[in-house]
Amino acid sequence: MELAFEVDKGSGIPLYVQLSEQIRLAVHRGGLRPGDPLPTVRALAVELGVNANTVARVFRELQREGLLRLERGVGTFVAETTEARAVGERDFERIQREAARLVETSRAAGLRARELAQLIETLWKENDHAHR
Amino acid sequence: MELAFEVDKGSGIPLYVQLSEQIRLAVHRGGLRPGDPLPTVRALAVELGVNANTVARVFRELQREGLLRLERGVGTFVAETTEARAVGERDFERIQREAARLVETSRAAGLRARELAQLIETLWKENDHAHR
Amino acid sequence: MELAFEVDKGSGIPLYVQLSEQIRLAVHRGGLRPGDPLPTVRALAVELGVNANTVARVFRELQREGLLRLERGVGTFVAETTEARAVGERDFERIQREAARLVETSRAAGLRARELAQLIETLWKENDHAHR
Amino acid sequence: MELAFEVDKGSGIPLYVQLSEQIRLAVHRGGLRPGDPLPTVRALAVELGVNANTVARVFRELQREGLLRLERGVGTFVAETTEARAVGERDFERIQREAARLVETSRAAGLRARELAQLIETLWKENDHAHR
DNA sequence: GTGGTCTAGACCACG
DNA sequence: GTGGTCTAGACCACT
Repeated sequence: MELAFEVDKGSGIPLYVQLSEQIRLAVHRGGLRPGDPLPTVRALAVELGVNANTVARVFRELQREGLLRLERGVGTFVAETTEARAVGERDFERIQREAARLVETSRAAGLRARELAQLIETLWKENDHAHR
Repeated sequence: MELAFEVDKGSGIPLYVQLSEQIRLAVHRGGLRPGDPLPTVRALAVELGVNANTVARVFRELQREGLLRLERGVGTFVAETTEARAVGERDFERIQREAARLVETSRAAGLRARELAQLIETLWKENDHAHR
Repeated sequence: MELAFEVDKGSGIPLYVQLSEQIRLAVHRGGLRPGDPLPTVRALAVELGVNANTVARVFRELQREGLLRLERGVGTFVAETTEARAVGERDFERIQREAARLVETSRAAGLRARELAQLIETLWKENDHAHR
Repeated sequence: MELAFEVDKGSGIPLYVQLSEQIRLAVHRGGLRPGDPLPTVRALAVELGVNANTVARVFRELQREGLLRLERGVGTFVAETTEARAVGERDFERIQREAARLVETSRAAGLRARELAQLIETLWKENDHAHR
């Protein structure tokens, strides 16, 4: 798996939310490991077709969260802290396999991406309520 | 399962996007069937703790999508068109079962809801690119 | 020419505005002459697929304008006053011929009804400004 | 001819309907060409004496129709799609000439703008019914 | 009492 | 400085 961030202007969801969640996921997923470098702000901005300020904002925010480490004049890296890599690899691989199957099934049934994501969130909440 | 829409004011995702996706899902999921009435604009606004304009905006947009039918002085209903109920029930039930299992697994592994939703969207895109 | 009022829910223009303008025009056009009876409120409401209150409101308003005469227990009629029939017949027929031709031309060119009406209003205003 | 949008607060027709039809017409008329910038939301709101939300609503709707392109942080432009500029220039000029003449005739005869517009719509419908 | 339009104004996302 | 979201609240159209 390679790192290809992608952003959907027009989904109504703020660009910086989309990007920051994708980076966060990439770290937990293992595509980005502690110490790994991220693309430069400018490069990523160009790749996404987005203003550099927006990317910079995301980096700054993820630094405050402890997920990234910004080094002036050097670059941006995944932090070597507990924030990074919170989910066990074995668990994550299983989740990913299940999720991939679910995506296939849903596509075949004619569902759209955002609807499946919404279903996940809704079920999560229902599950939540049940557990209390 | 009953119909309980819910909105998260701190997620960064616009309220109207959250609500509109939940309604869209409820229709495709079968919780709302063609002809069914929705809560009134004002009632739903109160239930969600949101301004009536925001709810009205969602209803208006979903009407233009053909999913809802708004009758002034009467109320709001799920449209009796092809837009409503696009996904087969049997398919949907299977998807829902798989999704529920995935939610359980993910919770156990310490993932958060938005991360799982993001994983779904990311896998969807990768799947997308693979199919081209 | 016969009298067939028609109303477009969903055009965004209030029903009572649509209906009242159509009646006003029918009078000036000669389809409705002083003394002529109008349909009953209920009949017209059914014909238009509209609530009777809405039709009644229009009748009341046009009475205040002096265009209609309402007789309790009898019916509604075009008034025999100066309001009714303000435009000369000969002029009106010419206008109508020109307008009919314009409609044909516009349809052929792919314009839509509301756009042509809007063009009329816009040109009217420009003409207005020029005459001052 | 320059672009001067104008809105009538006492006509009973919703402001956003008036404005949106004027923009639609301006595009089809050629006064606004694909790629052309529109005034900013706030500027147009001031010019029309209307709230900025109302203008923004119109822009948003015309974007979803494919007529405009809204760029956050940049501005609003006529889209470069098939929606924009649907009517041939030659046809349109002829229509415009005929319409201008009709306006002159009608003014002279004592008709009012909205009545002529209503006549157009009525004839359109009759023509419509005849063609079926 | 339903949905709809409009306003004034605060605050946000983006370039 | 651009467009966007949201609010509180007034008033309107329609059943």
